Amino acid sequence: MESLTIQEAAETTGWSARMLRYIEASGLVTPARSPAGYRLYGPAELQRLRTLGELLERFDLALSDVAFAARLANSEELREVVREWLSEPARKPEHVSADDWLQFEQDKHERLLVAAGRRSNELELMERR
Amino acid sequence: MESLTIQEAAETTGWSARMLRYIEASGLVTPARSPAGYRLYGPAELQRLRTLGELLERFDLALSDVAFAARLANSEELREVVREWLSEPARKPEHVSADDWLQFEQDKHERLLVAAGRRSNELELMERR
DNA sequence: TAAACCTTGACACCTTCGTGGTAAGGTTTG
DNA sequence: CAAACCTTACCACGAAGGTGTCAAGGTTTA
Repeated sequence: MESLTIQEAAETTGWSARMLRYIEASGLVTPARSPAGYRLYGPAELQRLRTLGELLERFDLALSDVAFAARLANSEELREVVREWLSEPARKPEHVSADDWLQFEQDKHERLLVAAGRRSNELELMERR
Repeated sequence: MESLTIQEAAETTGWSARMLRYIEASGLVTPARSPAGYRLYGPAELQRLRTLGELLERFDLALSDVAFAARLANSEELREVVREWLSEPARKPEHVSADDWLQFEQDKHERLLVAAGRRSNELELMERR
């Protein structure tokens, strides 16, 4: 009784077995496997599955949103580039011309993006944990 | 020449005018408006539009991903709940039983979600700055 | 060994995202 | 005033996300 099979997990979490496989494919909840390859859902996975549903409903999120959040959490680089993009264009400092400032902002973005590109193939499917 | 009209902005950023409206509807780049309601793209908006394309391509992101990131950035509450969900189930402390610990974890999640629910209608469309 | 599970893979379907187009009408400008 | 913009509001359509179901085959258990 340490861990549940996929059908049992489906019953106690409210997700369908199909969706449990889909959620796993999305990288959000990855159960252990028995020697024969059967999925084994432990208390931690069951807990995450239950709260996942509430999370999506309360905030009207998609699974892909949470998957993206996981990607953000796992990649300092992605986090940094996105944060950089989101930051409102900094107020133009007084001592530089508008053109220089714009050029600076552009360079800053490009440095980040270029650095990101060099490593982007390493991203791949993130392994949870 | 302080700001560009939508068509001019489209030409210099590579996005179509249609997409500029879509991006605005997504809450990602919101240009100012002329008295008659015409969109006016300034240097800051143009810059964001240009780098947005690179960001999406380099990291294979969707616009909805960035929109979600903006939501995260604007809501301490959402950020906290998602972070909480993503955190691997904390190691069970030695001095409590497994059942108690599980109950604690569950309560913790539910407190956050309930608190979130009470305020979820205020979220609405976020206004960028 | 037969029932009742499990696995992966594929087909099907609906919804949402992303994108273009077009229509009806207001604004700017030569 | 007419050309060339702009606005919002639609219709359309392919791609991707989300979900059910079924098939072919392996595992567990009574």
